Amino acid sequence: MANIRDVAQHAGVSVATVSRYLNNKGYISEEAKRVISKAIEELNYEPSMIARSLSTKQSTFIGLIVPDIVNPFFPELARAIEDIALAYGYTVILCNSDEDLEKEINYVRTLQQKYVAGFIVATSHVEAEHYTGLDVPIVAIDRRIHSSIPYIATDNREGARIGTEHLLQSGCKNILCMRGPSGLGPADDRFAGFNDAVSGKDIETHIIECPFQFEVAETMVKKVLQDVPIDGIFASSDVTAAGAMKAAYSLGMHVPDQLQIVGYDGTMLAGQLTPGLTTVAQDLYKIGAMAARMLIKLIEGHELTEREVLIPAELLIRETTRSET
Amino acid sequence: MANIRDVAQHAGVSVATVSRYLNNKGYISEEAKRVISKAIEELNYEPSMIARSLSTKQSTFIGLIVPDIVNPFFPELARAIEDIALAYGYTVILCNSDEDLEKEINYVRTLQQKYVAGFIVATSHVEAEHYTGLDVPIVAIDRRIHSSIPYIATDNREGARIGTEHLLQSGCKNILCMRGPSGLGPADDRFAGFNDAVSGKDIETHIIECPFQFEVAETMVKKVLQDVPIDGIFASSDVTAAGAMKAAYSLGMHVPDQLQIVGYDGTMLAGQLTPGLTTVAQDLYKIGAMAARMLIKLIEGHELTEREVLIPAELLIRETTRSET
DNA sequence: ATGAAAGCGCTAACAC
DNA sequence: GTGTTAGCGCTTTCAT
Repeated sequence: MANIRDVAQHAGVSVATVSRYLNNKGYISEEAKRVISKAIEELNYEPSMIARSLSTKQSTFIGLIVPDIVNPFFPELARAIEDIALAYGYTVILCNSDEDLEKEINYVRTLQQKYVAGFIVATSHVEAEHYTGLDVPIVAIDRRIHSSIPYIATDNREGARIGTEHLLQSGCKNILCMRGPSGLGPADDRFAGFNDAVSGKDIETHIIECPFQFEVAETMVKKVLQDVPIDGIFASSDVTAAGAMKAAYSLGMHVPDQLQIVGYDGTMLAGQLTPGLTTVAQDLYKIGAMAARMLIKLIEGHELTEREVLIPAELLIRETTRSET
Repeated sequence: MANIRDVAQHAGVSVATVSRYLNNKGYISEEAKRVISKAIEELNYEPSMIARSLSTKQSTFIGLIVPDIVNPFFPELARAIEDIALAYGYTVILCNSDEDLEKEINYVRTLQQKYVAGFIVATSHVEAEHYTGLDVPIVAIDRRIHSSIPYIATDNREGARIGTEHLLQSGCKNILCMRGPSGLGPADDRFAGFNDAVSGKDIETHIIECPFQFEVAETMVKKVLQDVPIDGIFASSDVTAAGAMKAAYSLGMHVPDQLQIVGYDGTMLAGQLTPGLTTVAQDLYKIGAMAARMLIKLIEGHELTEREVLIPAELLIRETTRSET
């Protein structure tokens, strides 16, 4: 493959001129432009990003650290990030941390060696020091890492409030709240939103703490449904809502006639269930896109206008609730 | 950040020795090892992969090109690839092609500039030349690109045959086959498998060609269900099977009592539907892992023992069929 | 067993 | 406006 020197030679100019041409920097005559562009064409020249990176100490790689890309929550985020990155000439490196601190640290180290320009991180370790000390920018999505790190996520508290409110308006009096793991930022926020909605109202509430796993959700809910009269469920995720639906089905409870369910996330799954799951949709794409834009701004040395942004959630009413609007 | 020269100086040796130490190449005294390792420790030195790449013209990046990571089919593949890559010291770059040739070519070019070591490609453009001419290794997954390019996928034909067979054994006599887009390798193979199973048998079959989209599947199936008596559906994907389930539901047809359904893929979705979807599961993780191993072998200059591998599919019997075993 | 030095392909002063 | 040249951090002959 041709290199910059070949191009220079072929065009009868110096490498510096070619470099200027490539980077649109400094003055350069029309004639030179013409002849260089021709040489590039003829030689089928592609500049080496590696060499450029070595020289500039910059790169166009963005490290994306997620717990597990298989979790339906992340692909859309990744997709958005990738789209924006592409538009700005960046390239995204996918890292699955499995919530494992060890792996995460390892990734950060490896990618630093490879000169990543920055990180987008969806994780939540208390060990924030591992990120705060980095010399490349970071932005956190979904979960807050540290006050010094820009953060972008759904307004989970408000989203959960809206979802719960919908259950209330649909006539539920005995509500089961399937809250997510306590200690996990978004899960806590959603639980707070649930409480915002029900507090002071004349309704029975039951709380269970349930990991974001289908089977676990199914068994836990089945048990509750057998023990207590429940006419509405607020699940903290679509996956757990799906588990609840299955539990109801196996108990012969009709959804939404006897039991109404609201999920959270707005993943594809929600729309593909039967009946269609009413859910509080996060604008995952927007979160990802914003995170990518923020990171790129940071990478390119700009200031951020806001270091913390909350994207509103949107209630998607489908068939697991009886909207009485 | 310290560089190799700092380490050399600190250790009182030359950079060449440090380099040898780093790469376990050439002779190096125990004493030197000791002193270098100490210096590395103290300086918190991390070798620059960029510089190394520039020098060796090799890299540890693997480009993964998929149509859309949001399609539930791909995350698991990506996950497996990433796991293996990590184990071998490689790093994966995520690229969404949207089946868009333009974008794909663009990616390949960009990544070449960045010195990717190889590509794993899940796509199917007839324009195979864009790949055959590359100077880095490639392996194709899911869809065949060109006879010269190693290929790894599920044995779709046999998988579809098994799935259809299950419908037959479960007593279906009027089967609807929702085949995928014709011309698409895996879709064609699955259709062939369906035919393998039904040909010569005394049953009615109806064929529709249906893209891998939920809504489209739902409407198409609904129409068919209203027009013709159907007691079994073989869908070419879980997503379309989910659409079929919804269609049945809206028509008040009970699954599996009046209508049995078999999906294909074995994605999470299948297990999270109610009732649980019987499906022909692809071992996506295995495909991804194998692809990654093959690519790395190729990158590292080894020969491949087989250039084409078909992974068997496995029937996952759940609740949308009445197994009469 | 180790060191000196010439690249790898590009950028960025600095000089002309 | 353009060219010269010294790096960027590492690998790798070739001496010693």
